[in-house]
Amino acid sequence: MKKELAKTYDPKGLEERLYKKWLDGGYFHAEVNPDRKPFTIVMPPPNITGQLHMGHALDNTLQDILIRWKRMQGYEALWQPGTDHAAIATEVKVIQHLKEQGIDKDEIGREEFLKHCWEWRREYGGRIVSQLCKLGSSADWERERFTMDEGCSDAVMEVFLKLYEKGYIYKGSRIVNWCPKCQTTISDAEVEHVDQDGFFWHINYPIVGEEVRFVEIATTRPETMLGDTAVAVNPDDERYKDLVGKMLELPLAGRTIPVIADSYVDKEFGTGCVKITPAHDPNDFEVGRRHGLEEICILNDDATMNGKCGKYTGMDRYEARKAIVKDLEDLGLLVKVVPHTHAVGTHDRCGTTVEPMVKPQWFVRMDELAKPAIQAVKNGDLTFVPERYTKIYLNWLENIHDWCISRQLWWGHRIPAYYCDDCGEMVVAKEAPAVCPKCGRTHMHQDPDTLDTWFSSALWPFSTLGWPKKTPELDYFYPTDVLVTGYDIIFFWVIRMVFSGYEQTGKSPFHHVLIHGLVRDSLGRKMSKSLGNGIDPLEVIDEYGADALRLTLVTGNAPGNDMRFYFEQVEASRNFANKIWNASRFIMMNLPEEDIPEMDAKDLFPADKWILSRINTVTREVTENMDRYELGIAVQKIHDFLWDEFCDWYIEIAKFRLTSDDSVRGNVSWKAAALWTLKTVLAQAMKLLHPYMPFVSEEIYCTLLPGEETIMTSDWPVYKEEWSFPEEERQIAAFMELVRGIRAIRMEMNVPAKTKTDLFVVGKNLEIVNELRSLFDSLGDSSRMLFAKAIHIIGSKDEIGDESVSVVLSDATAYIPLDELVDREKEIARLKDESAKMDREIARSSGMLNNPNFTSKAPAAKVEEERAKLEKYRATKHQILDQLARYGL
RNA sequence: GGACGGUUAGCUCAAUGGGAGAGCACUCGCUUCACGUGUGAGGGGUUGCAGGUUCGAGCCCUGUACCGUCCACCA
Repeated sequence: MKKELAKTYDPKGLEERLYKKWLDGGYFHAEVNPDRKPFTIVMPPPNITGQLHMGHALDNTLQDILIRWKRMQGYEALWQPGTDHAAIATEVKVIQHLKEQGIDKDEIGREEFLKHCWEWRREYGGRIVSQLCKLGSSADWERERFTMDEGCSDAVMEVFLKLYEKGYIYKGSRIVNWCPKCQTTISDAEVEHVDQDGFFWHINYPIVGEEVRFVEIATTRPETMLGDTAVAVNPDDERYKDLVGKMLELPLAGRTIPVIADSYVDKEFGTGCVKITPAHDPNDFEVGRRHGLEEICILNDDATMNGKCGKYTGMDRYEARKAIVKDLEDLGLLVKVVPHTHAVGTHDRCGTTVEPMVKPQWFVRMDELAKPAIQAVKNGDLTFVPERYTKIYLNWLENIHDWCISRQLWWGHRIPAYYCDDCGEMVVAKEAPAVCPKCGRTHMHQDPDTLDTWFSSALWPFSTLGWPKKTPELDYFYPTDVLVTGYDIIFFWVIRMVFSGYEQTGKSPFHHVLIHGLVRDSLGRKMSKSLGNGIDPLEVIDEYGADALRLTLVTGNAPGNDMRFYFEQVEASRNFANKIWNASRFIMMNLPEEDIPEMDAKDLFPADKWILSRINTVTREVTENMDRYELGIAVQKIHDFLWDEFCDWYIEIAKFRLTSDDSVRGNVSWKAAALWTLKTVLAQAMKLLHPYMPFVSEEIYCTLLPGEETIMTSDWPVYKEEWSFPEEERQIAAFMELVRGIRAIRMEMNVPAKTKTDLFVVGKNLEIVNELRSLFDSLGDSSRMLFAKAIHIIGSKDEIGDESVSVVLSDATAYIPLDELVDREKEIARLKDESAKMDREIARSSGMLNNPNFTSKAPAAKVEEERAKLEKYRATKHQILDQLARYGL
């Protein structure tokens, strides 16, 4: 039974209905299936605090395109979804939430707080998932996971214990990045260096036992001097050689500190003397450890000065800075203050200036783990698209520091370390030990810290598939194929997944990493909450449809590049959906109730063969582009084919036959051939379009082919040799050239559309005349497109009156009697213009061909091509002159 | 201080070394029976600058300017 599309394209109702149909049909679900090859993508798990933003929309659109495409290609395509507990992000949100109800985190305690977190997750954790559905994401929701569900938590424990036993995880007092606002450590990846205007304070430290000599140091952080335990100079610095080993008076602190020599000091920078504060500067920390210096912590966790700071105790670090500078000035020890811009580490979440502190924390030793991850890209097991991101990946890995994984948060995976209250013994184990293995007493308590949220995400590609259990899924779907993510989280996530994958499974967790850029606003600014320039994808979907949004996000941008978001672009995308909607509706209106018989391509008429040949080529090219992840180029080709070739030309040409009486050539019906071609090409084009615009393509496809359940499981088209018709492509190209030529002339002459003329087409020779006659014959009544009263295909221009307008084609010239077109002078001017243009072309072309270097060195085909062009120019020129002669010129 | 990306039409961006393109915007037409969310015809560019390689350069090489991004322990 023939079906019809709704009169108007309404994405809203359509998309909701189709998504439900897909879910009900179970098309998103993948199973272990030995008969097919697997194709796997793990979805970067969005935070449970998340609201869908343009970054998610882009990221998930790209993944959905790939997964839908591979599914159609016959792979068992698994898109593994899930959400991330997002330790700090969620904890902050829940604290805020509780605060609004007058509840304080610390008052209710850990257990109670975690209950609220889980409650919060139940309440809001699914929100982003439902938003991803609106986008059309065909993820296997039956397999949805959560980083803190039982399986993922088991994986975390397993990895922690394994790495601990191997000595790769250790607890130690090291310098860490401390966020005084969030009250937790953060990893290097979470520190953002921001240039800030500050000062260089030059301070004199008196030398013990010398009245007049000082050591002048320069610092950007004078308040940390209370924690100084040395001053360092470069061992090769002649200026200070005699100072090494001397003691200095540390002003305001009432202590003395030594001068030491360390090559870390740059002779050229500042004064060449550096105050060393091991407890509050990463470099100083290293220097301090090398020289066995004391680490004096002078700050509380909230960045106020602690009890070791005398009169400054209790002051905020910046308050103390002012006070100390003032006091130094009063003592006459402040030499000068020089403005200085420097990069300050800030917490990427809250923007607070990070305080380096020495704290006992848990770390992952990176040196050994990094090795296979580095090797992976060097031997090609792992590739980045675009390739340039390999360098960024490598650069980070080659300079990696140990990863601080403990966080002073409650929401997350708690570190499985237990301490004996009585003897201090530490036990790392899956379960809490009942008794202390050392002293035998029973007062054990668990480490209060939790793990960095990225510790669990690092395991995502295999933990979601069942690891550490040996599941059939893990065996079949792992390693995954492509990871799609933004360049901004290569450090946080991609790297950690890779080294974790190698360490735990011996394999790279994925073969390719497809990197995309940021979606910016129309002014090129990052979308951000504070700027208020964010565009809500859901609102865009609501107004224009998910298909339009998706098309917008992949059109016209290359992998890895940022893009700007324009509503004009969304509108254009929506218009495209509307265009194909109406074209399809037109085709379906013309289809008969009964089925059209299958046809053999070789029995078709030239125009049919042409469009078949074109979609055949487009199919091949699109597939090649997609193989190279050039999704923007691929969709551009589909778009152009559908709009410019199929709608603007083929449908228009096919109309000649649809609207006239049927006729049979050989054993093929005119109309049936057109209808079969329309239907076949449209169906195939919808398949190509489906990964990009799943909803509209599904609706059209299933309406066009009422027997088909869904386009989702249809076969991805492949190139067919028997659909290649170069000869017909050439013929239709000539026809199009003729139509365009006539339109242009009529426009130039201001001929009203109503005015029809005679049209004479003169072939160069008999063979061409016959070919043209047969072509025009096969097209049906093409006079409408040519604005013709009658079309005469003839062998000689003698039959035409002298005064006429011509359109010159490769093998023929078309003439329109001038008297029907009004303006003689205008036509002469036009011919002269054309003639001059030909002269230029002939000069250019013959210039090239007269260059012996060109003819001898350029490829033969190129030279031949140029010769053919020149020949055509000359013929055209000749005909123009001929025409001018008819006007007596 | 390193590394990377960009510089092409008014705007946003494309273009395996072989006559510079698209979308939007602009100009001038069209109530053509699928679509005005449409359709036809146009205008508009010394491809940042300077060299080089090549028969031939937007594309390759060198240098340079500007914009942007990432990394980095010059206190």
